[in-house]
Amino acid sequence: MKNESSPVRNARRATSVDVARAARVSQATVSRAFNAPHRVNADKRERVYESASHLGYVPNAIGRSLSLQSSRIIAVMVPAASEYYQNALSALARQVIPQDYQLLLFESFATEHLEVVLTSVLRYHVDGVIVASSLVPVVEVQPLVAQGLPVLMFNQEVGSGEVASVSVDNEGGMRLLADHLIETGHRSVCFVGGMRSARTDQARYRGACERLADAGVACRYLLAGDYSYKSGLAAVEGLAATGEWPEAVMAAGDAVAFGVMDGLRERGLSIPDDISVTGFDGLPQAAWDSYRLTTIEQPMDDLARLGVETLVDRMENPEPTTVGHQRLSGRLALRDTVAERR
Amino acid sequence: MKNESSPVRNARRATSVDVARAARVSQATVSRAFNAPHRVNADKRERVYESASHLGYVPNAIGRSLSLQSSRIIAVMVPAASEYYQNALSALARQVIPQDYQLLLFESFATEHLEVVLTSVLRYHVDGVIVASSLVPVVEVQPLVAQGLPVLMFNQEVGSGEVASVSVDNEGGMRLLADHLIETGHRSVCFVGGMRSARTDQARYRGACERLADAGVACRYLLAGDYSYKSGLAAVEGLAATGEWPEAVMAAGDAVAFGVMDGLRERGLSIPDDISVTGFDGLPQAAWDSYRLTTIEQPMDDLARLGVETLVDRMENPEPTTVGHQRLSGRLALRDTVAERR
DNA sequence: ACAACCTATGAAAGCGTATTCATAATACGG
DNA sequence: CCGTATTATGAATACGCTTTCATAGGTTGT
Repeated sequence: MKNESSPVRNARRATSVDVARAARVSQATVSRAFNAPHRVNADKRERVYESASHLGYVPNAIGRSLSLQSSRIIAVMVPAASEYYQNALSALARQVIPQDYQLLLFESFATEHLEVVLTSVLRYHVDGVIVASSLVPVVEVQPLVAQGLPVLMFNQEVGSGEVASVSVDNEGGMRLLADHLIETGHRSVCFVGGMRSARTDQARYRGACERLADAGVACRYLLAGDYSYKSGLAAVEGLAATGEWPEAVMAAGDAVAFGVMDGLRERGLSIPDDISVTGFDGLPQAAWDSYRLTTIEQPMDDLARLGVETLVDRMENPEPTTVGHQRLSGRLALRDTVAERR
Repeated sequence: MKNESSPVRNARRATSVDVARAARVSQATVSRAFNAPHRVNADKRERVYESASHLGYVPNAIGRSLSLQSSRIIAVMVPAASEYYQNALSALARQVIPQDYQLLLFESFATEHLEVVLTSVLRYHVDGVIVASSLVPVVEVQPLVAQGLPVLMFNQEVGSGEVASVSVDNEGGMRLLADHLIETGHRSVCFVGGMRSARTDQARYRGACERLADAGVACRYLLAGDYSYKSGLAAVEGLAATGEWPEAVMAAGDAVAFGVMDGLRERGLSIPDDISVTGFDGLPQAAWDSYRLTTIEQPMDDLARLGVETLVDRMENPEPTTVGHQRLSGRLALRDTVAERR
């Protein structure tokens, strides 16, 4: 019983023509047997299936793509190293399965190579493209749009137009956090941003400032440099250099917040007793007991689902239904890094 | 100046035939101009390039694949949620670029669907497959091997045969950690495993046991359930239930170790003063100040490079040079979670 | 000056599939 | 029982590309 139904080893992969010959039907019938079974007689259909499984035949998606002028592949451009985007990628991958598409991966880590990457995307004749990054400006992807490729910007707002986009409500989320800090009586805040060029950064800062200003709470801006733990850690230096600690630090992202927390603790400060800290994103680690970070949780699965659905809609319909940017609210996760100041 | 070199919008993508017509040469010459420039006269070549860029022509990889019988695509199967495999995926993606291959993503999160996933892989006629998982047994990928597809198991040892594999030296790494615990005078250890079915788990436990037994150190085995933070946290319950704490906990993976650390701290125990903890993998968080975990760092980039090179070698050469399993040593990262017991 | 060789190029075939078009066979209505 | 509508099927074609094969033109050697 050790002999599985394994077909001849190393032989050329079986094609529909091989199956046709074995089943004594035409190649067209084989194709129909797989794509429109009801359009072929039961007996022949069975013969086809039998020959197919005997030969280990699996339809060739490449031939299919060429013929159909559609590859059922979606290109996804993500920065390599970011925790957030790794999670996003996972979520996207899961959402794409039920729609019967596959993801072709492109690293967009170096913006300098972007041109090369875009050409590569074009080469593979994907049906659509997901750009998961808040650093790639929308004009950069014009070459794709110009070729009639549906594009989705994930985690970046686009001011309408031909490019679809989904993101969490950055401004609104930050407002929630700011309100919380105000309610708990904080009188001075430092916002630690990631990168100035990131669109999300601007929106988050805006959201924070707006509410804090209304409440008459001082809000400084400190640039960490990027969205990493390391930057957060280093930002504490900058914070210390100013001579006086704020009552709360609002980090532009969870990873930065973790760094800030560890940096503050290293200097003997207690969180939240001495300083409150908030994050943004809702990374898994935010729920870990060492941090228990109060933050905004991005509805990653919903974002991914909405994004994929929007993109697929644009791919399959000449006149897509959804337009403009789609924004989902984040959830305020109240944990243990914000104290009452009375 | 707002008019970029954008070709006609929404029109059918230009093909080599279009370029040929525009440049007044044959389609074959266009193909040669791109793939073997020296085989076509300078003047015509220039004409081709000019027409191509004017029409926004990018060679169609699908047509190319069909003709060449090679897609220059590598399928990679990864479990969605694991931090470790997300990092592995990043590393693989980076290593694949210089070889001019692309990664097609397949989620192997549910082993039940494996059959479906494999068929899907087969369908796309990829040139090779990377299975990044220690849970997928090698016999499961036989269908791929049977079709003559080069397969690489990433992070799993395969007992030679047609399937290539690379992994860190699990047993050796764990021996390093065990030796370190012995040298620092620990007299009782509890190994917290992830999943019994994971091949890596067995090797790691073996490595630990072996050395500890030689040194006469007691070593218990406790099963966490999987390789997550949550499992580590929960494992502390099991640990507590036994009535007495071991002097050291060796976790089968960093994520588990983080959970264990947080669980122990929650019970008022101090690390490493009361209990030492070790991990395995070298996740980024292991270097974070809240953990500073003594662990084995997997040489992720080297593993990815070696893996990709091995796979590419098998894809491009009928008689591949490398055989059997390839094992790389991990680096012992000594941090602050192991104390001297004197 | 002529044979022997290169080089550049185009025509055509082939890669695996889906689909149109034509045809044969069957069912149906009166 | 005949004409029409319907269904099942195969032959042929298109998808975009690479590559072989044939050929025309040019170069070299004697």
